[in-house]
Order: sequence, then structure tokens, then C-alpha cells
Amino acid sequence: MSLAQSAKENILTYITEEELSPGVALPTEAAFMEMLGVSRHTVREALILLEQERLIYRVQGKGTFLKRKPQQIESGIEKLESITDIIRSFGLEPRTKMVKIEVQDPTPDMVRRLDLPRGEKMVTFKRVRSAQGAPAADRTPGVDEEFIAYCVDSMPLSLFPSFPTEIEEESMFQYLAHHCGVVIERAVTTISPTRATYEMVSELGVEQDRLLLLLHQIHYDNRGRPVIYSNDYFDTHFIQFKINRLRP
Amino acid sequence: MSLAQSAKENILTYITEEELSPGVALPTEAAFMEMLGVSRHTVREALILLEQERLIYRVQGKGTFLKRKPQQIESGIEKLESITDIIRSFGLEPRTKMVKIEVQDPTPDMVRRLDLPRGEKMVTFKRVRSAQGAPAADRTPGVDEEFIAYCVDSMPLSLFPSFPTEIEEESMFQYLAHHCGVVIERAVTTISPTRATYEMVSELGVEQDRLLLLLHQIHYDNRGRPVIYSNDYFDTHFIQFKINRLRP
DNA sequence: AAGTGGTCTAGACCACAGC
DNA sequence: CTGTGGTCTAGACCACTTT
Repeated sequence: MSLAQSAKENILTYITEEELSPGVALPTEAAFMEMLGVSRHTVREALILLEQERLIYRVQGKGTFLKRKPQQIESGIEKLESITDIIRSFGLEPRTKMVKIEVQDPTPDMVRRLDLPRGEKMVTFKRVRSAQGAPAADRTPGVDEEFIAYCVDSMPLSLFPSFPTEIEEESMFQYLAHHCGVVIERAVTTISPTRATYEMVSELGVEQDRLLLLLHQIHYDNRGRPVIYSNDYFDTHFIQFKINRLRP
Repeated sequence: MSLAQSAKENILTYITEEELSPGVALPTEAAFMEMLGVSRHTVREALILLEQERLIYRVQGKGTFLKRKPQQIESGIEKLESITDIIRSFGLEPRTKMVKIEVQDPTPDMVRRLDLPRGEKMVTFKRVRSAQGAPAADRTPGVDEEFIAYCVDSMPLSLFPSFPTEIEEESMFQYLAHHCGVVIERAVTTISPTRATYEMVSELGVEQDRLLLLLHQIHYDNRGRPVIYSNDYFDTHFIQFKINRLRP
């Protein structure tokens, strides 16, 4: 951990110990230099971190101030997490069943959205995500594993050093990082309401009339390359999608 | 404009003039110091700005690299905009029809979510949002105004200096800022799929089987107070909801 | 070992707020 | 004027990658 990081922690500790009220002025940068025994640059780095976390704000010529509500904001899907982690964050135990792994030619939309070279093949993973530990009141007798999502993820075959026959990792993000050296950084998601498809009704036991949320996503890695083309169908019965929206 | 800012611009100019390909290594920080005649700190500030804009990425020990696509990222609903602005951003002309303004007791959920004091009344606005200028191919003959959303917004009556009988402003955000001194800063949104309600089918001419996206929202002002309790039902036919999701 | 980016220090001057 | 945060310089050492 860097000096600036630990300085940030120390400043946070100071705030809580002094029981500073919301809106009040913090000590000056010079004061923190002496208090923490670090240079001004390091103090400023720490303050920048706190500012980015929306805990403080700074006004040139006036000082540094504590924001009104240092309350934590529960994060929503504006934060890109694996479905595994999302399920866990709801206090459920994630399960994965691989339905199929297949190699196909990309659709024209895939070619366009992933900027694929000619002749590239796509590997498609179809998986059912479910969870144990659904709230007892909602549990169907005799079944304690609930359908959460149906995930169809496609990636260029050339990403894989060897053909993937099994995925032992819990999340696709982890698999790509471990085996392909691909670090997923962001996704552009289009969200729309859908009905369960015939395939899902017949093969997955999803109720016929159930409404699902379709998240169509293009995932980009840390080099800005489009990597994953995915369609995730969520049952919003157990998992609710929250979004934190900020005014520009 | 700071030196770092202009250094950033110069680096951008350099990238375009040299026609650097995506993924290629940029000159080192030392090279930029000499090229731009500034200190390393300033070069790094400029590179940090470019990194935050996701145009470049840096790897310790290796170098600085151009990302694959230096394209701008279209913003999605993680940015809190008024529905008016959202409709405009799709190149359509927004229309608003006020259906009803009524004063009621809050529901228990409103009391809890908005932290309402005893005896507080709620003002509820029901509005239909539509748009002219839908793509011609999708236009119903004789009708060139398309249903976009049905909005039910509730606010504490005590916010209003005088009872609102009319809203001439286009967006609720503008009305609150002008007449109530309330500046909306963020919203916590829960998104779920729904069917058109009977009321919407019979009164708004929404097709019976149409799937809608329900955005249930609590809006907070710049003092952290919960202010608006709203349910917006969107037809995703003309308006698509995009979200930019970022890895933490 | 050499070269890269990551972090930290010490010191300076500038821009803005308030007395 | 003083004190605040904002910016910039020069120099040092560290961590990681490549030769």
C-alpha cells in the first residue's frame, strides 16, 4: 500500500475520531503534512482519493470540507461485476451449469460490434446461473435451487491458447484473466424487457409467462478491445437491478 | 488552462499527426519531457488525464500504449438526465401531457423511503411523455406522435411554496430548481420488466401486450435529502437504455 | 544491467478568499 | 496583507520488464 493510501486511511480515522460534523472544514494540507509526517504532494494525493470517493470537497482559497452525508452508497450495476459476485452480494450462493460450448461463425452483428477479422470463429458458452439459499418464503417445496439467469457469452476463438472444454472458474472474467491474459474493464450494456424463450421454458424449467430482463453487452478489456458479446437473461424475482444515477 | 492540460492536447495532436495505430507504444515519459519542455510530473499529469479518458493505458516497466479505439463513449443512464433530455438525445422532439395532479397521503413505502414526517402530504404528477419525429418506417399512419413513457412522480407537498396547478417547464428537475430551490443531484433506480397496466392500455392507447421497462426511482437533492419518489414506465421501442458499466 | 512507469520529497510560484 | 488550495520543477528511489 502506498504512502498516499495509508495517509488517506489516517485522515479517515482522524475524521471519525474527531467526530467532525458534515460540512465542517478539515485541517489544512500543511496541518496534515505535520500530522502525518509526509510531504504536501502525498497529502494532496490522499485528499484527491477522498474527493474521488465523494467524502470531501475542496475550494481554492477556502479549504477542504467534509461532505454533508458521508454515507456509503450501495453500488448498482453501473459497477461491472461478474454475475457470480452479484448473486453473492444478495446473500445467495451461486451455482453454474454449463449447457453447451460451441464454435460457430460470428453473426454479422458480432463482426461489426467486435470488429472481427475475416475468418475468425466464435466460441459460445451457454450457461445457467442459479442460486441456493433463496429466501425460504419464496422457495418452491422440493426445490431449493432457483433460476437466476441464462447467459450466452461469445468470444473470438483466437483468444484461447487451447480449446476450452471446461470452465472450472466461477466467473468468465476470472477464466479470461487466468487463461487468456485478458482483463475486462468495462461493458456497454443495453437493457430491455423480454419474455422467456421457448428454449428456456422447455429446457430450463422457466415459467412460460415470466418476464425477464435482457442485458445485451459488449465487454471491453483494459486495452480497449471489444472481447465478449453476451446476452444475459435475468429473472428479477430474486435479483433486483439497482443503478446509481448521477447528475452530470 | 494548465500546463498539464495543454501538454495533454499536444500529446493528442502528436498521436493524430503520427497516425499511431491502436495498441502501439507511445514515446516514454522522458521523451515527452524533452518534446514538450516540461517536467516529468507535468507529463505524468497529462498522461493521467488521457488515461482517465480511457484513450491510453500504462504498464509499469513496459510503457504507455494507445488504446484500441480512441472513440468517445456515449453516455447511458448512469448519467441522471431528465426524460426530456433523454428523448432529445435520441433525435426526437419531446412532448408532455399532464394527466393528473393530485394530493394524497403517502404510502408506507413512501414514508420509509423519503423519511417523511407525520402528517406530510404528497403531490403526485401523472404525465404522459411522447415524441414527434419517430423514424418514418416505424410510424403509424395518421399518427406521428409516439408513446415513450408514463411518469408518476410524487413529492412532499411542503416543498412547494404554492400549490402547483400547472407545470410549464419541460422537466420536473427544472421546475423544482426554479420554484422550490431544490437541486436534484442523484437517483437510486431499480429497474424491472413489466406489462402495460390496464389504465395505460385504456387511457393511453398503449398496446396490450407491450413490454415496458419500469424505473422505480428515489431522487436525492444536493443536500442528500430524498425528494422525489417516482415510477416511470418506458416503451423501449424508440428509446433504448444504455448503461456504461465500469470494473471497480 | 538498463529502461520503463510508480511513488515520494523539497521547494517554488500562482490563483483565489478573506481580513 | 495572509492563508488557502492549484500547479509546476528538480531530483531521488522503488518496482517491474526486458535485454
